[in-house]
Amino acid sequence: MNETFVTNWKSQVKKGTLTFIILNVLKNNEYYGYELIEQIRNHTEIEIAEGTLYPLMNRLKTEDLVISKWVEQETGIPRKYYSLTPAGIATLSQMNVYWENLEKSIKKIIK
Amino acid sequence: MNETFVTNWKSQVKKGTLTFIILNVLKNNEYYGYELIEQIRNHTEIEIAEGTLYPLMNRLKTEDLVISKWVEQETGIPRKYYSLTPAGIATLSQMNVYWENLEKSIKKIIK
DNA sequence: CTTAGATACATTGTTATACTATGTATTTTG
DNA sequence: CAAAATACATAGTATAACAATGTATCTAAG
Repeated sequence: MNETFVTNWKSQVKKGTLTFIILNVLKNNEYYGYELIEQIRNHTEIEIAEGTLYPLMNRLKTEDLVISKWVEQETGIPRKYYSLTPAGIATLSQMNVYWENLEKSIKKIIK
Repeated sequence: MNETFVTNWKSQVKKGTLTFIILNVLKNNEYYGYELIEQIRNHTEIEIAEGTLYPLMNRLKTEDLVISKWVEQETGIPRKYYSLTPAGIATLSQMNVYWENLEKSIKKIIK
């Protein structure tokens, strides 16, 4: 069948939802990049490529929605921890409203 | 605040969801392009630009997910009606599975 | 009766973003 | 000791929404 179409579609759905998911995950806790990928992989079946995450986090920093800090480890590579800024929290709440609306709309259409 | 960021994000969320919405709407009925835009605007608060819809419908035709037929009107401009092909129906059901999963995952993360 | 707005199709160019591929460096495990 | 996992990062490509623009018909307001 049209395998590529569905694969491609999934990738397109991620555009936008990823940002939303990341911000929501950071709402409750600080995480470092690699950990975010793992968290989301384990909790949601969504696989994020590293080449997707790091540029995304940099965009969010440029937009002042998140800040990052380096944390040295006793052993291993230092980790860059991300957390939401007040602007990030405000933006997220706007996104939540839109998402809830969208989700309801789609639910209506699907049945 | 960061007005553009949220606006931009909404546009990105549409990538993928739009295709999904259109196919779902066509599941039950035939519609012509302009009518699709109206239907979705009225039922969902999602605004689709014409410059978005017509190329999208052509993509779906190229992928053999929908077919179209011209219908002459007694008065006014002829309308191009779209309907799902068997491949379209099959693809849609795959998409529905993914969406349900995604929606559940996001719901889990949001709370 | 003329003009603005709605209806109905379509294309071109721009922009944003996920992904592949690739690279560096460290630590753990078989 | 080598391979896999951990942890960061960037360059280039492909895709799709949108703005702008264009054509043509019909309706309603002034």
